[in-house]
Amino acid sequence: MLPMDMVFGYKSTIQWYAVWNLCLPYVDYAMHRVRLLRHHNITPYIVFDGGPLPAKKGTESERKQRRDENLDRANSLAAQGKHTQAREFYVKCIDVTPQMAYQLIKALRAESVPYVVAPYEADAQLAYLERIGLVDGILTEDSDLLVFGCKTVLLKLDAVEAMVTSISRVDFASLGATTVGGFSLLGWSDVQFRAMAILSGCDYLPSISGVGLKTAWALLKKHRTIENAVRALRLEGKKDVPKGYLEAFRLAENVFLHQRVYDPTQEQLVYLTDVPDGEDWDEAKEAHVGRYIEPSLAKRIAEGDACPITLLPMEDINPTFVPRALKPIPMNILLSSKSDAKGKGKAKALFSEKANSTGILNFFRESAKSRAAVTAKSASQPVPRLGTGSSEKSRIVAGRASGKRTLAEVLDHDLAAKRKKREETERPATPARYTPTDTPSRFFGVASSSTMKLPAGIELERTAGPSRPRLSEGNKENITSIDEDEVDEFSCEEEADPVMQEDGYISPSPSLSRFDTPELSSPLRPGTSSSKLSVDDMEDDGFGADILSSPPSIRSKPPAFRKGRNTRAPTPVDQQHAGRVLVCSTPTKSGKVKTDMVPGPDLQDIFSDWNDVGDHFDNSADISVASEASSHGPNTPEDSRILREIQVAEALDEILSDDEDNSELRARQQRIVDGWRKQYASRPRKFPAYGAPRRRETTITPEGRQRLKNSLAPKTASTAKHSPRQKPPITRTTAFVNLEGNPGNVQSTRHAIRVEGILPSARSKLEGFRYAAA
DNA sequence: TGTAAGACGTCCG
DNA sequence: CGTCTTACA
Repeated sequence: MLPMDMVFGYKSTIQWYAVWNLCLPYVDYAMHRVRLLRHHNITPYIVFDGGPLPAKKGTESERKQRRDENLDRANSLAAQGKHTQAREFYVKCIDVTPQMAYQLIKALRAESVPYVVAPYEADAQLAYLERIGLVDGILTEDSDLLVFGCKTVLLKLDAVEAMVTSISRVDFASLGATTVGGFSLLGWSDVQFRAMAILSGCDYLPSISGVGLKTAWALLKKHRTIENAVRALRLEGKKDVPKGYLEAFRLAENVFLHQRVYDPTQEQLVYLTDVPDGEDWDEAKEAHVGRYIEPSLAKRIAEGDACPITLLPMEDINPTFVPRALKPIPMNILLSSKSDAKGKGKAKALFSEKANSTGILNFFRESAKSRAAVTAKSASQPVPRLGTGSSEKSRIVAGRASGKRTLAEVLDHDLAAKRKKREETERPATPARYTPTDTPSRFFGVASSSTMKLPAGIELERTAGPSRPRLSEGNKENITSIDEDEVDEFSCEEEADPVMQEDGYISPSPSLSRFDTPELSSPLRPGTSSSKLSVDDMEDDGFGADILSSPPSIRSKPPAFRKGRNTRAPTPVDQQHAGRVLVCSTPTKSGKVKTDMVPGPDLQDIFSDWNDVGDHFDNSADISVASEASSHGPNTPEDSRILREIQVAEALDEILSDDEDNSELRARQQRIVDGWRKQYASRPRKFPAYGAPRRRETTITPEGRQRLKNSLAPKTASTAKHSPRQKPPITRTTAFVNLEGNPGNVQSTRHAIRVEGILPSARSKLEGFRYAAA
């Protein structure tokens, strides 16, 4: 159904969610999305943040300080018995460690999901992966990716509204051409674009006071180069340009350009973009882009076997958590009325049995009941939202096996364990002292200790590192996620096997019993099966800095390995129920929705569209402006690097099954959706200032423009019935460049994509997209 | 008009 | 972290 495998880079940002859910559920959370993506034959390529980058030191020490403060406040509040208030500050001081991320890595391995731990920043790593063609695009919540030169960036996969905002450089020109408000990037080189981003403030360089995105944009537009812009600023004298700003700017620029990343094909560190031969390269620059790490260690870091911060062997803080490779059971069961589970393991068998006996559609209802029952025992209210709960009843049940505890208590305990662990492992000679929040993790974008120096090679500045996990505490994570009721209900014989979550949710990544050998697979190693891919293959136009415009020549022919062991073959059930994603209508400027919509390309084609349009948009009337900009634009080297365009934003529409049998469920889901809409989407919708978004109706392939092949695609009965009942797609303005919290002014649109032909239960899967571990 | 700073929500299948 | 609001220049 969806024959092509797509690989999307996915920056793992568990962030607070890991804390919120405590411990291992965050693994399930992430795997949930992974499974969902894979269900749509999109292979997520998870990218983790790695070690600290000196360039971010300012930002990170700031964050660390905030965390310290929050910990202090939390402790003092807790000491006063004000646990509710203390909780809020505990949350703010929690750090996600590489060791926690490693738990997710274990799950990824078990399901053969490609991943890589960036030596330094995931952003740069993602950009590199896309650049060399290991991924086709990037799903992220971060917008810095564009500055790194990513071509296809998907933001805000919003499953609740079933929307996704896509920003790709393919859209730049068309956006610029039509933008009202004078915010056009038409004709901009990526050098300028990057300069604008840095000038307006980024992680590596704070902005000149009083200079935001708009000013930066205006300056760059007028003066073209950063030197000119800064000179003009200084001349004007209204803004205080710090001394040495230009030098600092160059360093920051280097981080975007030449940051060290890991090349999975070469199994070594490389520069995101090669440093030009002529450029003098001193120690300061070297430190800024991240130091070289010898290949064997770099590989171990990339694969999760070594901590990217300490460079020591990765500590498994929870050895009993052993994710098992699963066929996509929950998905399949939910999608079909008969189980497709033919794997091994009791949990699975039980699951299937249950699914068969009570019906798939009842499963969630049953779970919901269980959950309600469990919750009711300890709290008379629904689980409160974190950080806002002030009621004394605002308790979060952490689990029953170890007694119900509040979040604050668990966090407290967790912190204590962390502290203890750190003290254990800290060598007396180590100069730095570590507080519990001093964990210099840069995973998931969390700050690291400012006292840490970046180790060069294997030389370690510090030795704080993994310690032997203590079983009692190591197990806690699992224990807290066990619910005995659920275990009983499902007749799980292995009580220690935490298949069930507290809410009755069956973990997609159930732990194994100790005697069950997990199937562990290595992370993706493309080099072994793909033809040689090296940086040498990439375009070098002498302006290596301009990664934005490197042609997707490699990408258009994805390496063969992607079809291999890293991508599971679609099961019959998958194929039967594979989501058909269709482009829905385009809102007009007046907010009306065309009703004569034609089904657009399915997800696959949209994605391939995104991939290829950059080189073939000349055939598309929609982006003829872009075409012009690119093919007939100025001929200076810089201008030839025009950010050609941004891909038209796409979005998912509601997934509504028309299955007669599911009308009740559908209605229920509709109510849920409406509720969400009311709660989260009630703001007035603004349409993009630059006019009615255009809808791409064609699939553009390397061969050129295609017919609307998907509109002619065979329709299932349910698909055919769909068209009349589409919801108006929601369009809203969306920040595009968002550097350091400055709301971007560039707008993008959201188009609607309908996902048809899958059961409503699958829709809930889609909802997991929103905060995808990206 | 734009920037800076602060509050708030994210998740809850 | 992103978004939104508000105050301030």
